[in-house]
Amino acid sequence: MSTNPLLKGTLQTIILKLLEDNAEMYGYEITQKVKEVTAGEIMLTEGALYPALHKLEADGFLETFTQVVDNRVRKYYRLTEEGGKEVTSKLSEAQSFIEQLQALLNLKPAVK
Amino acid sequence: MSTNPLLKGTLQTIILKLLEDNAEMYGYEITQKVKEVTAGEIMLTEGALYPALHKLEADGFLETFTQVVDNRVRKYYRLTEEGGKEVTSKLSEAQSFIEQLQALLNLKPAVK
DNA sequence: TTATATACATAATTTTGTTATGTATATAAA
DNA sequence: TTTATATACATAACAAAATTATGTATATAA
Repeated sequence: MSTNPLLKGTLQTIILKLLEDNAEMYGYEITQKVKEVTAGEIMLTEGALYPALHKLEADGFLETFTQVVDNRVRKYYRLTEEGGKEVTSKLSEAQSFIEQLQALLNLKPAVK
Repeated sequence: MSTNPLLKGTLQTIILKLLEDNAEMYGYEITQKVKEVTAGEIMLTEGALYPALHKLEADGFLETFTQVVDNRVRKYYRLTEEGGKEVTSKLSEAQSFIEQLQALLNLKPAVK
């Protein structure tokens, strides 16, 4: 898997938002969902995803349970109550940042 | 100055775009312009800005000249020809990433 | 004389990725 | 049958790119 350097700082927000829309997801499922929704333009690396999930869990925003399917273990994540609040907060942060960024990148030449 | 973690990965693009719209800018001027355009929501730290400018120069995208105003040195930056191409490239990358990110963050619950 | 603004720079540290590696099972292809 | 690919997790080594802290220096307003 390869990634976009622009991803930095948005991975947690993406994970939290996916778990708001889908009550329970496991890691691999998240990579596939992101790949699907972005038509393959954003590909999560495992080296970024799993530590991010672990951190969100350690911070109390996610809780987990495991399930065995076809002899393979899946570790499911869901939002905690704290996590639910965090999504809202991170989302508004991200939306605001995107707006400011677009304002900057569409800048018209300044009038002297 | 304080910053947004979401800034990561977009600083070079912001700098290049500002220098496309304004032929010549110096570092401090860039911080003020970003602050102005984003109503204070994006504040560049010097520790991020100056190394980024130096790197863009080292990469051949920017060239510099200095000027003394009120006994203070200003180091002006302008795009090189290479830099001009880089803006276009970075901008389309950024716009595409923003679109994918919005697709992810506005996701409707998946139909099972 | 003190704080704030202007103007640059860099070192130490932290965050957050990439890349590489490892384990393990299921399944399709050669 | 062995090889490649997909599924599914994890972590270590490394790199990029920020933050935070510090330093130098001048101008100006309080």
